[in-house]
Amino acid sequence: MTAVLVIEDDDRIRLALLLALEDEGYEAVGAATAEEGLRVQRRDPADYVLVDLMLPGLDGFECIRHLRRDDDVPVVVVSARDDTHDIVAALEAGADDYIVKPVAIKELTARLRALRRRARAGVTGPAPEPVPVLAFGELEISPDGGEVRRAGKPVPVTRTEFRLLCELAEHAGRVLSRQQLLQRVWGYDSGDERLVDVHVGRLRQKIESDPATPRHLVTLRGLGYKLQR
Amino acid sequence: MTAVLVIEDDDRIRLALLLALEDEGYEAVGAATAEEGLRVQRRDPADYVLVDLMLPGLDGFECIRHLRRDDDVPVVVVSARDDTHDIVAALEAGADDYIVKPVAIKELTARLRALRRRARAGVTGPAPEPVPVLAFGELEISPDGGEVRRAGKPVPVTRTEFRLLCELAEHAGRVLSRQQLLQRVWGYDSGDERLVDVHVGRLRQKIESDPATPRHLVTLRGLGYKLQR
DNA sequence: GGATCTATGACAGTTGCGTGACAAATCCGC
DNA sequence: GCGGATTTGTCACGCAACTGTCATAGATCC
Repeated sequence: MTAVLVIEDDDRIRLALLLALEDEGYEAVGAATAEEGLRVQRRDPADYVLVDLMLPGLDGFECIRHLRRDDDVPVVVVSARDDTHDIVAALEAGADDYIVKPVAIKELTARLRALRRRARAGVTGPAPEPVPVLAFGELEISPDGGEVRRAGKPVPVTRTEFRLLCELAEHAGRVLSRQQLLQRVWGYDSGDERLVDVHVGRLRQKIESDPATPRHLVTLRGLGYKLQR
Repeated sequence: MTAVLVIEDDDRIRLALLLALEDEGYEAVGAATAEEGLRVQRRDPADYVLVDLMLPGLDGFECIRHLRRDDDVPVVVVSARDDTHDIVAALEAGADDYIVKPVAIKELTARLRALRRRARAGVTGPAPEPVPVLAFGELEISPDGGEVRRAGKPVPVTRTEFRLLCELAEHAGRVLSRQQLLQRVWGYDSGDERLVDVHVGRLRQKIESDPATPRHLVTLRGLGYKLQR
């Protein structure tokens, strides 16, 4: 598994990044200060380091120089400051990329992948690209991998079921009306809403341990369906 | 001297970039279309390529794919569009970095330098390229060596089969649609998807111990194919 | 208890996929 | 060049799986 170290003092941002990265299939570790981050990286090196510029104590630039001194790990700066001077200074200090907050997680992972292609001929060879997984209790959905697992076991779902499930998973916790699902999964602007029922039913047979009393894929009478943890 | 090729259709912007790069000590060459840029790069390869996304004729994404196909030159996208989708698409197509216009020349050169640190052999001369071997159970694929082995024994695969297998291996665990495979293996933008089926079938005959129930090269009905461990 | 909404089983039409056959294109040793 | 072997792309067929519709039964609300 590909590991990412996130050095960021703002708890909320750090947590958000960690969760998002884990959803994308990375193993993510956090550190609130440069000192802590360097210690973590020395003890248990990650494959990538994300670092904020404004940190208490040792700042981001210094942190990058230290990382560079004893390691060749790719470093991406994640900063709120969109300023040429900072960008140039960070890159000169040894960073490989610079992203301005707020971060689009898709962009971040795309940049990590681009970096991986360019990563120096490592001793370990190229790490395989992680496959993002969305988890709902014992249920795992990997939109990119095209598969669904329950308690680790693959569940055979059809294409429509899969699309339906992904759509629900993408909006986890929110209700989606039958109309919305028809629109997004089938591309129908109008149509028989019973169609959705039927497919939801079939899906429940496969992913719920007791289809009669669904725990994840629940009905909101009069509103639609939602997927929850 | 370090040479940079700038592919940009807007004369003013291209000229400004060329002049600025020359001021910074680069040797800069311009091209107004993707086609011209590709021709120039083939005849007289630059060390870096800057490319705009919106180009007449062949667009930036296609241009990047072509560059990637026959070269390993670092590519930086310079675009007016600051949109996550574009950024992700460009990086996926093979770009190494993405800068939003208007460009600060200092940032651009800093990013080029950062890229040079990471650049593979080519700029600095031929480095001993490690031959990465991708393993899938008893299956071994060495993309550089052009070899496939099953349980240590070499398997004779044809060129197309090999490229297909590499493409799948590179995105191990992810579904690739027939369209994507046609695009990436054959370079077709459209075509008969059954072609993929046939080659997958032939490949299975060779690499699967029981081709009837594939364990690695699996079909995801309605989605495509994927290679797994 | 009636009205409304939802679940589910059955069924026929459709689609998707694997396969073998075949011709064109390409490779290769001579 | 040349002829045979290999590789490649196209096609048609048949099976298996999937999809959408409908009717009916059940659940929930008021």
